[in-house]
Amino acid sequence: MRIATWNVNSLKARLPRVEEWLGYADADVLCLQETKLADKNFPTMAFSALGYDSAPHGNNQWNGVAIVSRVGIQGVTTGFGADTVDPYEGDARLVAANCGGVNVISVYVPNGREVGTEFYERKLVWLDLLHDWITVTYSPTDPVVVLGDFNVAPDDRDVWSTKTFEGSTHVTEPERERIRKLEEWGFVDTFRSLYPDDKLYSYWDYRRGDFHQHRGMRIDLVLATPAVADHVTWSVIDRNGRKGKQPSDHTPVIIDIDWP
DNA sequence: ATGGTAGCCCTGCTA
Repeated sequence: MRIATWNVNSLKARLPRVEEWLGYADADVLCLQETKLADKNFPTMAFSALGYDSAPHGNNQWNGVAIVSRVGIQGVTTGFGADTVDPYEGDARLVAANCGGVNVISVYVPNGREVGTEFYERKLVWLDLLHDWITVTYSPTDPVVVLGDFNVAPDDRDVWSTKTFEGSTHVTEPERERIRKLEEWGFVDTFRSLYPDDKLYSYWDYRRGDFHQHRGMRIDLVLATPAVADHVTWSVIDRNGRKGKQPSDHTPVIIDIDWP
């Protein structure tokens, strides 16, 4: 089974690229972030024409997530549930479903803007709530994959220049601590686990020609519990998603699992 | 050089 994640920075603007990508990437499950579409505008028909069922979660022209799957989508849920006060209430940043026996969670973690702002503080709370929601919803022995745009580079290997990002969001210790807490519960960073030394990125700022200068960050993560991670046969960051005309500023991250 | 680009609609704000 092939599972992927891609922050598309507007699915409306990126649909031709996503269709093209599905045509060659052969993904069974694709998690999307920054769809920037209300559910009523989600291109369900375009995906069903390619053989995929859709589970979109979007409120308006901002943020928005989705799962599309050709191995089934069952038990779709959105957000942290009615009993939780989401510090980014009104945004659409989490959708979960069971796809072919794997519990898949597509997340778009808040950016946080600047360290010291309320947006940054709320990002940390959001990450705490993600941890809490996962730990009450699943067991570490379940097959679970939480994947998407985490807006956190887990450690210094994951940024092109530590000096450039010093004091910025995405690299602060409190943010990284939240990722480690997810790993302590049971998640494996599947890409890093396979490639301990690779300085490869999933996001490049549109400005300054950052992509072509290899000035990026690895902030799009595929975290899997051992029930899944132990079956990973291959993982890649597909740089093709960032090449050519009208690319997103993120590129897809993929895992293959040997799955029954 | 505190720059630069892309996408949203609100030609400013968010990333």
